[in-house]
Amino acid sequence: MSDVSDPQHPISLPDKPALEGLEAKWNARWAENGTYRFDRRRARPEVYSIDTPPPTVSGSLHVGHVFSYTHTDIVARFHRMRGKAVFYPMGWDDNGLPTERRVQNYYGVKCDPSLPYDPAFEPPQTPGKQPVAVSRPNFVELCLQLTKEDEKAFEHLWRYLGLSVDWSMTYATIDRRAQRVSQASFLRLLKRGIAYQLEAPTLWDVDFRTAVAQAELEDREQPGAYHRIRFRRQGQSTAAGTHGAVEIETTRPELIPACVALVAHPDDERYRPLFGTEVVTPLFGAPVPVRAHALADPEKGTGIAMICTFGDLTDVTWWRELTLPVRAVIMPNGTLRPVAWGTPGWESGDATRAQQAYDQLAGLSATKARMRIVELLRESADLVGEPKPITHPVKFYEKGDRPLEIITSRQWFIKTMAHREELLARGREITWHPEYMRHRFENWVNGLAGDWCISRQRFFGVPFPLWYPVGADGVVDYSRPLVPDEPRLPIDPSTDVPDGYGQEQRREPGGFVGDPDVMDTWATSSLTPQIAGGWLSDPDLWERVFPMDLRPQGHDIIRTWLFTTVLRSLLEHKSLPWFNAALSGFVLDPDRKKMSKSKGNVVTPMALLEQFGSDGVRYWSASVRPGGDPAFDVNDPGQIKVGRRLAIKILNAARFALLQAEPRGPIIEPLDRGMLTSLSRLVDEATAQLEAYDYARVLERTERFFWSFCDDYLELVKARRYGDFTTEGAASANSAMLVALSTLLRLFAPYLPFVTEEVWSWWRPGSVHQARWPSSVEAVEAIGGDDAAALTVFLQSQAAVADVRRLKALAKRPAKTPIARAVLPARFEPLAPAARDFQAAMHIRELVFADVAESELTFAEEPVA
RNA sequence: GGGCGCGUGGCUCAGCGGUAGAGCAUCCGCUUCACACGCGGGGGGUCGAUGGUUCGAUUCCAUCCGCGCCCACCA
Repeated sequence: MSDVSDPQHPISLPDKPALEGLEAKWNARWAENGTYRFDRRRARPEVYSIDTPPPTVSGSLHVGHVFSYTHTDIVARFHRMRGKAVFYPMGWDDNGLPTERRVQNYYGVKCDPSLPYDPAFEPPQTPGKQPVAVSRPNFVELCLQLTKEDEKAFEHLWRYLGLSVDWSMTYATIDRRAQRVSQASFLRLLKRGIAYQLEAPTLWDVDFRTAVAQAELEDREQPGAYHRIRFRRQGQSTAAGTHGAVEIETTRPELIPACVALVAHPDDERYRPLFGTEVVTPLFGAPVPVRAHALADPEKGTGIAMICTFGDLTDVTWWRELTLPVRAVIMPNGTLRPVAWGTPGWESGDATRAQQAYDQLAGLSATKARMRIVELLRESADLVGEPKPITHPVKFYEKGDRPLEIITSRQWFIKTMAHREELLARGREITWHPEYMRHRFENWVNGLAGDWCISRQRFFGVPFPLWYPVGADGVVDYSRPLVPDEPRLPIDPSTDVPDGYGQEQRREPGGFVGDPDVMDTWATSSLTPQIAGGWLSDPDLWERVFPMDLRPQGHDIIRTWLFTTVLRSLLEHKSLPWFNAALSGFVLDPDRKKMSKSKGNVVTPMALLEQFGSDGVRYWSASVRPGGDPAFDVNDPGQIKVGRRLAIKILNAARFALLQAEPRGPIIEPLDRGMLTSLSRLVDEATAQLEAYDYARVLERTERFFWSFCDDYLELVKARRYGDFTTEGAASANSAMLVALSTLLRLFAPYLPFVTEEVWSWWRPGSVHQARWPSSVEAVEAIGGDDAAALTVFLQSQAAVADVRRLKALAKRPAKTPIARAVLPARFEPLAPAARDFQAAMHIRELVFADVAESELTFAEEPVA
């Protein structure tokens, strides 16, 4: 084994090995030596490529990051040791709303896109109460400035944790490369008619004043109330009493002015006579038809609902399928817009009264308008009974604070509905880890309600690379966008000028305007394989890494990141983006609640790493099975401490093995051969399981072997290796120990990169992380074949050791108490070839196997000779 | 309402057809020449409930209960 006896590399051991300082020491060395550099000369079959999740840099770091990124790193390190060139870049997700919000608070500014760029702008020293308005380019500069700082902190953490990333390949979702990819892909989709714009009702956040996508919704339980409202039949006056009136129930009475119809189920006998007739809205006297639609649920409320433009997504469906008019009242900022009743579209039987009522609502937020209109309805006796308080789920933008509204606006979409079947088929081609996560993906695809809205009315994002011509009449013609040539990308239409125009023609009749919007952050993040892999910019690299091998990510973003990446790759390349998707869970607090800043239960990882060592923290991460959601208690970081102890044990066991590593020679002793046979079987198992991404099991098995290696095997061979018997026996023990140590270090290397590298450096050249992954062939070579007989010797020795220790402890004898005579049951007899080691380790003078049920020990009173 | 996962000793979890496992915690013992950041040992579980398949079930199937997550056109 040239592997374990390299005369060129002398053993050098520290007197008192310790974990402290290993992170700094080895990170510096790895950076210097380019240990994790991607070898881009290797062809695709020899490459293992990873589509790293770019963390949101404006968010705070917590143990969940450390947890899931460790899993990916273990896989990366395994494949690197298997001989692959590992493509493992890091990305930063810095565009988007979270960064905008952080910049606003950090610098005390707000973006006003109407302002011109001020090259001399400096943010206030300390943020004032009133935010300073800045131009969009200035705002973007501040975003870039702050994310640079955040990215430094992230990189420091990742390095400290020991991620084997090639830092020369880092990208950011706002950098030029990402913008170019994102814009080019969009333009190609536009050309093919897959990206399109539409004036349509869209989910809208009134605080951020932007459209949001279905994937960004979440339901939150909110207090509300059912209001029973009376609609009179057409032709009846207010004074005509209640006969023939229709009662509906609504949680949003403030939308009565936006009501365009009532709807009931076609088979509902109660309302059947009304279909085709008209009723009038209370307060506003607007005539609205009563219609039939299968979505109306006779069980809900009174069985008949009012359709408003727009109260919820069902309204949109009804509005579209029943071809109803629009009567929108909610403005982008969430308040009710001014309306002139009696004008076209706002017909009323009593325009004066309608105006009087409406004027009390105009300008109010939806919530305030609701309170006011309830009073008005009560006064006009159109409210039946009192509102009944309820709690019901309301749709929110996941980052928003107020319920979403639905607002009609011009937005860009990417077609998804047309590709549902193919997406499902592609999803089945991906290997999911764990397998059951595929259901989440299919669930989502099956539940898609509409095409993907990708435009956002925000500032820090990738702009749409489009301008629109302005007609001689000053009207913008959105139907004929001006498109830049691909080589010009990336462009910012707010500063760049379309070909054939001059800057002075901006916003002028006969000139142009830039598209003011930016793309949804997922519209760029869905292209991370293309961005990282050099699509468009580095075809040579692209050939070597795409489709990628692995997408690791959290299961909470299957519907966003995973789904959109599959979609974009399908649309762009008719290909899967990667072959494997590994979904890691997230860390829960001790009460099994998801960690989040708002709950205040976030644990920051740096202190943990410093206190217990990166290897200890990585051990905890790796011990959770794929997809699992571990609970973590900072006050009782059990598994981290266990990991730290394991790392320390590795230091000490290695020191023991190397302390007196001579003489060396053929591995002839059955005990040694049995131990190595056992180890070689572990290696086969570990390799297969890591190929299947089952890192947790491999760690558990390796660790179990290692502890018994230390506690049983090393104890058993101690006397022999110190030369108490023959030179050949000592040589056999030493050589076996070194083979085992070399193998174990490499098995542990993906999990505990620092301690294994440290120990490797005591006696082996190069980095353990570039060493080849152990194979059973190695161990088998060292002993000339799988030795099943020796394995039995080894296993029976271990069992007998446990038995004798138990009896000695029960007899309350100190461990060193000699045993004059030990009678062991015959089942232990197979250990006989190792009897000398066994007797020495257990201090047994006379060993007998007999037909007894239990071992019998006779203790000697005098100490061992 | 649909889907998925999980329910194993005080805690965190592994096992998944053949007499219950680990670590932590707890208790007892040991200054054993690699390690007291250590070593050895003990106690502690009718494996959520009920049926079924089987010679045999914690392990397979069905139903139910509890917890969690994802999804859904909840007026």
